[in-house]
Amino acid sequence: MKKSRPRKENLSLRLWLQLMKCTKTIETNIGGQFRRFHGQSLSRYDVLSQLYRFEEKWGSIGEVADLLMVSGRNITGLIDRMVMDGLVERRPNPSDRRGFQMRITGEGRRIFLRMTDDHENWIENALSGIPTKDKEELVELLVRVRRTFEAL
Amino acid sequence: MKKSRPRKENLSLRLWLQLMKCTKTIETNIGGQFRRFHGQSLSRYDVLSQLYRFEEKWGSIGEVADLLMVSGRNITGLIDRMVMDGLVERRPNPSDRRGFQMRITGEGRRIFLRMTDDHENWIENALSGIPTKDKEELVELLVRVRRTFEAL
DNA sequence: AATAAATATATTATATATAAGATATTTACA
DNA sequence: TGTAAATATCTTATATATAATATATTTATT
Repeated sequence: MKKSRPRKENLSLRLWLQLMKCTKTIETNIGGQFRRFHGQSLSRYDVLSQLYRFEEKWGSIGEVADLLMVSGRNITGLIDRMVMDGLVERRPNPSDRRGFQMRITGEGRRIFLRMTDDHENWIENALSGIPTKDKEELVELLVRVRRTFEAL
Repeated sequence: MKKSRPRKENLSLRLWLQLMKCTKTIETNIGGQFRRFHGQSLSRYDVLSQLYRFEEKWGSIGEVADLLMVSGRNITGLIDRMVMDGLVERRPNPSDRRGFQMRITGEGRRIFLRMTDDHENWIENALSGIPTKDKEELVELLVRVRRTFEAL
């Protein structure tokens, strides 16, 4: 005796599995292109994105980590390597001797902008076949689902 | 001068970022619960899911890897550890001396079923506030987006 | 002020993901 | 049949994610 087709009761589960499948597919694609064409990972791009928005300001590790979506909070090693590669600079926090601060370097900024340019084009091209209305609807539903989960 | 709100041109990008954000949120939640309550990772659950569907049949590494959504194709180490933990058994492929085959053990099956039970409940509860119609719509849109990407 | 609690980060250990390269074996083809 | 190409997997190296623990420092409390 076997199930022929996903049942209605499993709709939530199906939603979650499709969500994951969809994200992984795009993530593999975009992550791969970032690596091939820019030698950077999606996680690094995520860090650069947030630091870019800080402009000249220095941000604490925790402050920046809180904004990331790809990497978790424990980003010491990630930042270490990005500092070694000259994408990020780091200094002791002058007002709190427990912590550090970091900001994007000129080189990091240049790389980020190049990556962003490609990123936007890749996504725009890939999704050009989906009607605007559907995209808007999708965005709205996704935000709603996420908020529901965050509210737990 | 600052942007007040994401512009229309970036809708595809916004969609992709929201998709990732949403998935990461749920993934962190579910992955954390799997670790806390079952001592297993989401990747392992993914492997168990596929092997469970093979029932008694032995599947080659590649065959199974192709079905996974979380882990990539290179799962030697993951399987090694799962074998050591008694969740999976492995043997040389009798008809192709290059390869190996694996299948889920009774213990793996038991753990998988317990994890699945929790998994379904967690997701069902978390998403109980989203109307069925919206979920169905979301699933359909996600599948469409993924197919678009896979067609590249 | 002295001390307890909270905080920021680093450190360590382990698990996993990705790519490149090595190896054994099978398959396809001249 | 002999050999080149393809295949399945493993190995190695590196990057990253998660959790647990440690350390220094700050903040709050008495």
